[in-house]
Amino acid sequence: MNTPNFYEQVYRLVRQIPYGKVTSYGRIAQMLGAPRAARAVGYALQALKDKQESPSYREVPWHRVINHAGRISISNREFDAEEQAIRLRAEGIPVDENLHIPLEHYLWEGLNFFEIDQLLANS
DNA sequence: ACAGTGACAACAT
DNA sequence: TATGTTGCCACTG
Repeated sequence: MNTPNFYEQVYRLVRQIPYGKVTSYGRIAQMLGAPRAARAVGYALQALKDKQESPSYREVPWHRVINHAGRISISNREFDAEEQAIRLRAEGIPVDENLHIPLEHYLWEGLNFFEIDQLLANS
């Protein structure tokens, strides 16, 4: 699916992840109708760093997005990975020394099709 | 217009 | 299991 505002859609959806829950890049992509755009989702979140001046972007809980294996996926950027771990722990989510989160307890169920449509309706 | 880039994911050794 | 490889896709200069 080739949507014009893919990043914005990612941000909208990520904002729906409840406090204390996490989901994966792939699941975000799938919910947006682009099941193979997981990398693009990660890219979208990285792009948030350049938009921190804007409050609406600062509200995006990017730290609640991890990879499909249940791990923080910023391994080569130690500083950012640590910040993500700190933010997750602050929400009561356990992150072990290998940056792993037990998905069976903290995975967000996600939105259904109707909810997605509604969320993306008013652009 | 197009080749390069990543905070992914699935598959293959 | 643990790495390595390959496909992917939106965005960028």
